[in-house]
Amino acid sequence: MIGDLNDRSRQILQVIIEEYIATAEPVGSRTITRRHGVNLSPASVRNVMSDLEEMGFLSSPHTSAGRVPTDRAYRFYVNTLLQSGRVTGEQEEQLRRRLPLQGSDASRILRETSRMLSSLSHYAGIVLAPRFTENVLRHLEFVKLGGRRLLAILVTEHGMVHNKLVEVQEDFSSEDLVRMSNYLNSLLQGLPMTEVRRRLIEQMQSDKVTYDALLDRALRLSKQALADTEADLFIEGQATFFNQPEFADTTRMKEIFRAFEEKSQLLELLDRSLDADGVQIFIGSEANLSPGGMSIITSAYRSGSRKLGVLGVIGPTRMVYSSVIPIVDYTARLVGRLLQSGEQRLPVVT
Amino acid sequence: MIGDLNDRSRQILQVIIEEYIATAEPVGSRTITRRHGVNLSPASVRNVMSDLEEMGFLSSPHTSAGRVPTDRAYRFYVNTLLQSGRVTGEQEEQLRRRLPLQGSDASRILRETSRMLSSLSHYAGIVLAPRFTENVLRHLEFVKLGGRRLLAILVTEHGMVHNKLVEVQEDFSSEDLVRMSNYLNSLLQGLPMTEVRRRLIEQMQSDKVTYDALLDRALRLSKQALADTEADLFIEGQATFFNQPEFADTTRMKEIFRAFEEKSQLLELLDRSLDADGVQIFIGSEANLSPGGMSIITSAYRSGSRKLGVLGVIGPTRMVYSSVIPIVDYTARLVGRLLQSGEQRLPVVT
DNA sequence: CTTGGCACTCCTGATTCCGGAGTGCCAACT
DNA sequence: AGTTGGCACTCCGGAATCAGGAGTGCCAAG
Repeated sequence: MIGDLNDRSRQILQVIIEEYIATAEPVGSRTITRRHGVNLSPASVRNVMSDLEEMGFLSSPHTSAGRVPTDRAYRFYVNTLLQSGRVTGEQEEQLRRRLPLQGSDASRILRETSRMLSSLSHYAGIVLAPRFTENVLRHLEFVKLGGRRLLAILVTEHGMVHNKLVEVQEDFSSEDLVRMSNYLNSLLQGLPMTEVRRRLIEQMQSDKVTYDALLDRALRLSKQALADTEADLFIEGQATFFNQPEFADTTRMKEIFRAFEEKSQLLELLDRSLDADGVQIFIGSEANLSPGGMSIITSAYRSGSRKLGVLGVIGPTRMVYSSVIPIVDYTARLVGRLLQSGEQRLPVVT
Repeated sequence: MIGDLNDRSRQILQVIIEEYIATAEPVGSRTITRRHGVNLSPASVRNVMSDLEEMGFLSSPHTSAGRVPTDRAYRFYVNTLLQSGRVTGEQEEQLRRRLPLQGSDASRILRETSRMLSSLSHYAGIVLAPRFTENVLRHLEFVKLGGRRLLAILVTEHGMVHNKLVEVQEDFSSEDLVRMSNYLNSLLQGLPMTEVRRRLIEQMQSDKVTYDALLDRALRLSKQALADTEADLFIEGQATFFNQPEFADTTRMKEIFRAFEEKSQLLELLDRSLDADGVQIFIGSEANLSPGGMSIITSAYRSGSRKLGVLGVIGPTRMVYSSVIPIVDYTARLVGRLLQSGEQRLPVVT
């Protein structure tokens, strides 16, 4: 049913969508005929538009306004009308230049990625940090702070660092802590987090531990330190929404920013698209976000075959899909490569 | 010159300010007379208001509107009219309940603090994390990631964790890393960061190191890992600005959010107020922020006598100073105590 | 099937108008 | 001398009105 549009209808639909994307104003039959490549009279165009509206691709804000594409139209557009392009040389160059690894921590890279996504797309950039639980443990250590407080530090494969404060009753000596660290690392290093948890519990019931109070303590503390952490979500460039005329109205704006501060809906959506391959596109109502009228383009970034996290761009439904899609795609690949253990070659310091 | 207001003028000024804070609308002579405690005719009030305008405490948007307090009026208000109150029991209870230390990392506490400041004040909360360079080093360690990459982890006294990725050419064994860590920690532990840097350089020229390539390498890597980090600034509750009628206009809103994303001006201001004692109040133009019309109330939080960072609230000039000041004050003290090494007593885990 | 013509709709921006709130000033009052 | 009621005046803001423009739908002719 969707495929049964003849060439002319497709062409006109495409023109309407692109025109609306460019101007944010309902487009009328006259505007279309003025466009190079369409040699029809306004009246003919009107007939086609009427059909398109019938089919649910267009809607008119009111009787005597032009037509506006529906979510369905955008969907058709990205599915069949749009041939996906490549990032420009300039975009590529910017990304390569401004996503430095050397001397930064992982979360800074991700925040910078979010900024880049925003500045290249002119919408807001979002990056979901690698899921802690999906990662492989590289290092676990307890550091004594003042008083009776320990800081548990966990490092995952890709350089994400998590830490937790733990209050303890007994005093640990430095030697105790070293011994605990050695024990735990030999036990857990290289395991995925889910496995780590299993191993901990298993080990707590083993004989070895029942005879060594310190090791038992170590296991209990580790278990505590593993308690799940907030998912890190970086959103940058929210202010770009102020440039979109469809969000000029204050109350909508307010809703959007509330949603961004809330984050939960976004997290859910991103989580879902972590499982998918390639670039995911959620158009308008498909995204199912509270303020509506927004589209999200995401892609998981991965190290080898393991999916790490999700990044993307969020903007108005009336988004320049043709340029955003390649940006998201390329950035996801690049970030994946950057985080991938020991593949990239970066300038070495002396 | 400022003190020479008679009682009646003061009273009327106070009423105007509080009325304007409550309603965001220019207040006229009639409104004032209706207020309990003012037994004057509108005409008399008008005379006083005229004087106050003359003195620069009031201004009128246009001829036939009421009067609006100037920055100077707010300044007078907070300096002499306002007797600073206490936080309410409820506010206190919320803070104590929702600023948990157990099982969180330090930056999460700070983000939560920012949220609390916002939710209690109904404006935006800001928290500047402890300056890395002002802190005492507790622990320094290198963790091997995949490939030729090391992760340097620094822990400061108050549980702030910083990490840096370092690309290296040579392969370090686990033993190498342990040896490096031991050496560095024995050398640097407990020193303030500024001192750490000095000691590193000093040590690099000592004999001991010239005969041990590994230690030399350790020092060089540490120096790199110390390269300054972005200051962490948490801002929460930006959406509260949408509730302020004076920011209803989209372009102002846009400027504000740009400024928040930019952060640099804010950082500068907060940095300045790190050196001051007690609660600092920057009213309107005093804050010298780009969008103008905003006030900032800050207080440094400290552990013992050492200042750690700054926190506060940012909102419209027309802010409910009487409630925000105690909130900021109390929160700063509480956070200081929470971060202070080994003082607080928290529920202990098993 | 396409197209020009035409009547009709409806938004938008400009203009006008009016009521309300407030001021400033003055003269009268205490 | 300070206070107050009265009064003319200003100015904002919302409601109402109006005209123009852009667009549509439909029809009849090409």
